[in-house]
Amino acid sequence: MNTTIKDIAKLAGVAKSTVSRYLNGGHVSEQTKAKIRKVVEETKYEPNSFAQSLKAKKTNFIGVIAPTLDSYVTSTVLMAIDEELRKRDYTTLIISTSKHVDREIESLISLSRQKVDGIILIATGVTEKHIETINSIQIPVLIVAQEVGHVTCIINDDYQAGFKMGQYVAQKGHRAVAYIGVAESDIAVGQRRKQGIMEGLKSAGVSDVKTFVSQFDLQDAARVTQEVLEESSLTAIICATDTIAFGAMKTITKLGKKVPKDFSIAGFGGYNISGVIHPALTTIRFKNEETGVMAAETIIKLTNGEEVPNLQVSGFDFIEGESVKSVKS
Amino acid sequence: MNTTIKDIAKLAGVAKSTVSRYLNGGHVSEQTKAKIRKVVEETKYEPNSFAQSLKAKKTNFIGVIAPTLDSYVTSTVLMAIDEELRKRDYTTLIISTSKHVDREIESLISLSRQKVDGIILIATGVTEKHIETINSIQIPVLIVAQEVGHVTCIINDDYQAGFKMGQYVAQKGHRAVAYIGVAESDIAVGQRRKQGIMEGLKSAGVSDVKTFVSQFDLQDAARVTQEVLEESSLTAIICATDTIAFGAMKTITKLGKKVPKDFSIAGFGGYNISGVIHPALTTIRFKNEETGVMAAETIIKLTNGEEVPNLQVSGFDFIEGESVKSVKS
DNA sequence: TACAGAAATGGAACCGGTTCCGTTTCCGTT
DNA sequence: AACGGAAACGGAACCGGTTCCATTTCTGTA
Repeated sequence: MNTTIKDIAKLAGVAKSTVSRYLNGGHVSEQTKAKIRKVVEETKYEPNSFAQSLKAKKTNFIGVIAPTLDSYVTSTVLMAIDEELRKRDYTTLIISTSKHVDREIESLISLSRQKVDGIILIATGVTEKHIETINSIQIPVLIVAQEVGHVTCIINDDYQAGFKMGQYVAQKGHRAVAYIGVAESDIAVGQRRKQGIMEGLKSAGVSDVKTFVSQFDLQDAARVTQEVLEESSLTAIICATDTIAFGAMKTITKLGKKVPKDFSIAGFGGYNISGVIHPALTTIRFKNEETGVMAAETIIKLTNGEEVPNLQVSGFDFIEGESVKSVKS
Repeated sequence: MNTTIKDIAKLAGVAKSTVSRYLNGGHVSEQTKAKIRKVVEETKYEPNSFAQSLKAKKTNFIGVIAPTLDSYVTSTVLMAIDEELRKRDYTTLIISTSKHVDREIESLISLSRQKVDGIILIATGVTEKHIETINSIQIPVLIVAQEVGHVTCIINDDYQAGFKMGQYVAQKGHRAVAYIGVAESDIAVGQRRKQGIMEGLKSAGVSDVKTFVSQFDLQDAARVTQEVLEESSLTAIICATDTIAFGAMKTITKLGKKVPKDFSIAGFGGYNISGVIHPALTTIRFKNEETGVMAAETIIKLTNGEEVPNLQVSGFDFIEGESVKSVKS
């Protein structure tokens, strides 16, 4: 049987209210403190946090809903969130939905039953149903990685990142450029990033860009790349993610061509592994740690009813690898 | 304000005990059911699970302590655990320790205060202090990935996997083989796997193997590989993990040598990325999903006081890539 | 030395559920 | 019509804490 505050009180010969005060730093005489301390140590008493939050109306839990755990971006953000929340005495409750969108809704509801103080939703897409559920549970929700009206959001600066990359590739002298992107249902990557790239290229004089659409996985990217390579005279391929870039490199290598000699390749992500691949991939590393910290800070503010900006933008670094070469123009 | 069972009772004109019975499938007349149902729907009532578990003495939470979230192995196991636990109506509480061993101890205690029903510890090393803490909290604990006496454990079949790989490399005709391992404080990888490899090699006639020790990260592996290559006449390097293998490949490539032409390389892990690298890495893929499911099943049995074997072993697949070539003997 | 205000403490109510117990109502059986 | 058992339901206690309130005991100051 677990020891309770009542047991401690009895053993120390005081009222349980006194024990509670002792534990929470209220007014207790040194003498009494000593008695209680002794009993607490002997019994290895640990307060029941459920009972505590029942009265406190505050659980110090923050729920985080993630589409998956096995992606570099998600896990980095998750680690940063967890780290920051821990510092502030919150417990992170991570729920993975295995990319089932339905489960995001379910999780929102189940977390609300757990009475978490706030929820961070790392999103890949946000539907009407999401918004509806978010409004129906009366708990603050923060959306990460996608932008939605009337909900607090943190996003990557996909437009600027795209612009930077587009400009870079164009300035390297490439004129025949292809883009392998993802479905437009993904506002952040499918739309904003693409738009940035296009305008970045344009700003440096490249306006005719062939675009293709791939899934997020390597296999599909490798497949799509075959189509891409049918375009003649191409010198550079910009890929929406590093994984897609790896897929492209795989296909190119398989065809006996070389990066960057025959084709220049660029990606977005900055995974650790990018440095292993030879040649090192030129890419954009989003500041995932910054995003995580920001998310933790923001959700805490929200639970305290403080004002926070409706949209916050997290930065990025440009990583110059060896996968994009200069061409004479 | 949140609606409580008391509000529902008042609105429906019944006692709260009746509402509770309605919610839990007790005897309630159809007429009353209808009344309550109506109120519950209108108010979007969600029971407070803290209050429930306070009385029930069961939270249906399982805590999982992981050293990090951003490793392929950990996240795969985690996903599988989560998936399986959800199926059985448990909520997974994931805690990442960012590789701070102290925090594993802290987390064990903090989880015990949350009154989780059981704890799964994905371990990289288990100290006396761990054992002590595990014994002091009165909650079942399952250790994954390391073997410890008197505690229920699930491990990979590191010995057999190593044996298989050692045998394979030797049978490919390699006689001058080096091994890049990890510290022996890691029983599973540092000792068992190594032992398997050595005996596998020996079984096929190779008994003189130079061994080296690296950290788990790529950079250190790349550094260690430089030393390794100072050995003359080497034809194959077996690496304790895929990451180490990537580091080795990086160094080899940097020196203008080729895999597998100049050196054959093998790893352990079977990360998704292994297929991208050219040449594809010959490796062992441990059945992480199987491990996760097993872990979930086992911890549930433990919380129910059922008997479980003290040690369970999870299997692996041998993945033949292109990174180990045949040499004429 | 008297007295006000703070400190110390116990008792009881409360948080939001579940469950036990006892009473009333309903139904079927003889 | 009388009776017994099950169904239906309300009231109260309980889970393990926190907190309010009232009472007693110290303090320090006039």
